[in-house]
Amino acid sequence: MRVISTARWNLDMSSDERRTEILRSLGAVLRERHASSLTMQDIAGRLGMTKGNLYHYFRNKQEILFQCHLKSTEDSLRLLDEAKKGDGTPALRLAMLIEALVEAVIIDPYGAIATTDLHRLSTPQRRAYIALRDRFEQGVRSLIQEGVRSGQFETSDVKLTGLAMLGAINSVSRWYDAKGPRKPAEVAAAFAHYLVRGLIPQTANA
Amino acid sequence: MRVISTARWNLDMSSDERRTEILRSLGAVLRERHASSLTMQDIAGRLGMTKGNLYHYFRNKQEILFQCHLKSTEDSLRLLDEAKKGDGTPALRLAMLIEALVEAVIIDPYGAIATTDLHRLSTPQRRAYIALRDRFEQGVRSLIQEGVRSGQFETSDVKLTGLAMLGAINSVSRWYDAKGPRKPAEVAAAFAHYLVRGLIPQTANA
DNA sequence: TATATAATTGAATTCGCAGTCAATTCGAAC
DNA sequence: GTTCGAATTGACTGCGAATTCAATTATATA
Repeated sequence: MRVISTARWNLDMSSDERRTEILRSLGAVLRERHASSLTMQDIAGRLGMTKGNLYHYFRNKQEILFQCHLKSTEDSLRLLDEAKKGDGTPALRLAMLIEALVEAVIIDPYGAIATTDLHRLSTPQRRAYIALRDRFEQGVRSLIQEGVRSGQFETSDVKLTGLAMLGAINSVSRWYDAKGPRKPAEVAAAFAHYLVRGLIPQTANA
Repeated sequence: MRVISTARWNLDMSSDERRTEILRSLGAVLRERHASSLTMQDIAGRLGMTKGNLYHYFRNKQEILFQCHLKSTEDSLRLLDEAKKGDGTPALRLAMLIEALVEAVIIDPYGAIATTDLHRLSTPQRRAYIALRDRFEQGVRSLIQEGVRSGQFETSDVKLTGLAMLGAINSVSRWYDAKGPRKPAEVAAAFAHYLVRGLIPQTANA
């Protein structure tokens, strides 16, 4: 019972690389089905393998989702790190981070699962994920804080501003359509511009 | 088999009012479980009734979700209407709209279901919902556009800016915790301030 | 080529949840 | 208090999807 698939199963891969491949493929599936309707069959079918074989690589579905949460957050942390270490004003570095995050959400939307489906994780898994996610969110805030200290940014509440920013970024996965007219970079640039500008103090105007 | 519940089943209600009550209760359930794991049992339990009884009020789960989509979008359209008819600058009216939307998301989070679970609707239902939602999103854009025309706002892309704004607003339902320190109005004000400011042209700065 | 280990399959099993339904209770009108 | 329709129950059915597993095939190594 081989499902029609866009199979592409590189044979020169270690077991670990295959695990990663499986996780990445979730993104592709998520572009079509919604996170909540993701089945093991979907995942397997997309990779040209059978359902049962997935259990050779992961204990169960929960484990797949958990790894997915971890990996996408690690990706985000990596981008955050670059933004922190980079040079340029906080505004420039924040803009770069937002662009990178938006592009990641579009190109590798497997992280989109993280915005839902938290309840499917076990308590320890959830804790582990939340710890990592908090580190990321704290990092974003500290980047904003940096701009506030330098006087380039102004905000009534760093935490809420950060949440608004990340909420906007993650929402892209819900409507972005690769067949639509907009290039990922376009979206990323527009978002970065708008979301950073919200932090810049007004010199004139009402 | 009566589930432990925070039941509160007002007896002086018409059948129609009960239907509405059921829909509203979804919001409460959604604060705990995530949309994708919403079961009929959850909904019934929360209201202190049994699963079977829900089918006295709605044909099936799909119908419940659909009505929920409609209702929350109609709520949003009502708020939009007020903002459009109100007086004051576009910035003021947009800020008021954002505040109202954020408070609605917090107090009545049953609309949160609309951000996921679109795939569960039938095609006609989905079409009907999307038409309504588009009307809402168009309205938000036209409010932004108004500010652009009057020179108070500036943005590279009205549509993308609107999407970012709404993405941020809807995301509140994913983290807001009534037991946390922040009052709904506080969150609403901070979001409105940040999200409107992103539209105001810079007179100085980099 | 022989052997061991990893990868893969497909059929069988289990499980949770949507939806059904016949039976019961409730409440209003007379 | 009798009657009737609406409201409610809880046990039951069916299905789709997760998970298991014994059997098979591929891959590497000696």
